[in-house]
Amino acid sequence: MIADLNQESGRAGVIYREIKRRITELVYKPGEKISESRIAEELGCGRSPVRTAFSRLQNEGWIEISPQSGTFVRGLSQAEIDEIFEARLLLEAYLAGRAAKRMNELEMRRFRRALAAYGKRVPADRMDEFLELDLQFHLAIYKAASNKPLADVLLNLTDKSRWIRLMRKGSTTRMSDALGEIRDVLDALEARDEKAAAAAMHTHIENMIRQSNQRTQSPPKHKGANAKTPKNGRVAAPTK
Amino acid sequence: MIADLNQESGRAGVIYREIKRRITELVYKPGEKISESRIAEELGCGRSPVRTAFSRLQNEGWIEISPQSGTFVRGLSQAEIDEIFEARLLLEAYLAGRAAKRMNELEMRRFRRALAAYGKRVPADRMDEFLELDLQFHLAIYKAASNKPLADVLLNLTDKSRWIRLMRKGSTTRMSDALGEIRDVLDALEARDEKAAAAAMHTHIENMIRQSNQRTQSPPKHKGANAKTPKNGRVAAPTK
DNA sequence: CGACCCAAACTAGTCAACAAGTTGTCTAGC
DNA sequence: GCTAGACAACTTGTTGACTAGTTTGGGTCG
Repeated sequence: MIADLNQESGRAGVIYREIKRRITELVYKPGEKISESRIAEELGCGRSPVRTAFSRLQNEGWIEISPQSGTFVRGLSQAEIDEIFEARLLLEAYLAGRAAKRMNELEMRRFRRALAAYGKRVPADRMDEFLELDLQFHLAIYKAASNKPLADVLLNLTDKSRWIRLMRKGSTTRMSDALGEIRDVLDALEARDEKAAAAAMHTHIENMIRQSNQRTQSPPKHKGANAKTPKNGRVAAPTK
Repeated sequence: MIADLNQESGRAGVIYREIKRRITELVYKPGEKISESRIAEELGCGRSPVRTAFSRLQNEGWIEISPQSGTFVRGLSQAEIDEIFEARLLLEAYLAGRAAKRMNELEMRRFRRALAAYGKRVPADRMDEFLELDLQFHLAIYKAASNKPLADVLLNLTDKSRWIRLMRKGSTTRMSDALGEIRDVLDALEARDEKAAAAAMHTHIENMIRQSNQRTQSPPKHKGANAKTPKNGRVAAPTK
């Protein structure tokens, strides 16, 4: 029920996903003008389904519709990107904590097994595969935390994050660090340790943000599952 | 820019606000079937603007559209209500903390003055007026915190909260308590005390939830601006 | 009397044509 | 050469007709 929003059936749903795919994969670039009629013709349908899809894409902040003028792919200012990351930091950590009390054993074992398939590092040829696993892990946490309003906004924010990563052509060299961080989160989940799960996830997102902002000069932090309790505020203090 | 979503111009925007008003004021009751064509006829327009409005209302969780069958006003299960309140608890407290560092002096003075107009208690004949002030105060905090993704979801959640209050015909006897709590929040904002603001808002929302759940047998808690630092988790421990 | 079936009414989805507005270009005039 | 104005192309907004599917109520058969 949580992630069903994307599964909207019908022609309009298909078109929504296709346009969103083209935006997130930079087929349509930020600032580019896209037209209802052109896309309708391209996809072989009338303007109505395209309009429906546009309306939803606008609600979700992917495009901007200027009446009688045109529809444009939105770009994100640095301030907006900061807001997205700040929101993820808060929500991911919170939901991870909630999930610690609720995720079922079977699912946790599934991720434990999937993570075991990687050694200490993520091979270069399996990075896309790992990114997909990472995404699935986050989605599983949203589902387990069972808070639809928060999960919905996070689904949008993860899509935006992926978009940002692609736009910045971010290097994927951080994968192996992320692998360890995810294992920390899973450790905490398995231990049913709410605070540790939130703290580990906070660290994971924080490092993701740091890499996205390309401040690679400062090495990523790493905390074990026994890390300090998370501050409610911004940035967890370094462990030592 | 933040609250502009409701100001969408054009016929579709007007219709959106009208239908939403009818839902939140219980003209259309949960479970009731509403039809595009009937509303279009009623409001003297074609089905398209109504469709646009419906689409958005569905995205925001007010209605449910069943293809080729009908459109129904959504009801909220107790689980969904709990999720909404949980989300508000997290987000309101967080944004209040952020606002403590950012809200401008002028706005704070404006609310200080407006609150001073009330004494120790809210007169029975000014309850609606006070509810509006309370709403404006929350909106000002969202704006000051300047995080659009979080503010957007909170705007929806406050609407839902008001809806819930109306559906439960909740008594408004708590107004005077709320008055004190809001003053605590404002105190913390003026002191630029992030943690105190978050804690005071947390208490405010928590008491609002308690009243909405009609567990009126346990007296509402009250903490001053010097309250303990907020836990990241669920419910702040009683002061003593 | 009850269960089943079928048809009529109603629903949202789609489409093509039209309306209203904006934008960019091209030309006439200075 | 440059500016002002009109025009043409293109945009989304709106409309009503049509489609495909569901629901519902009445009628018939067992």
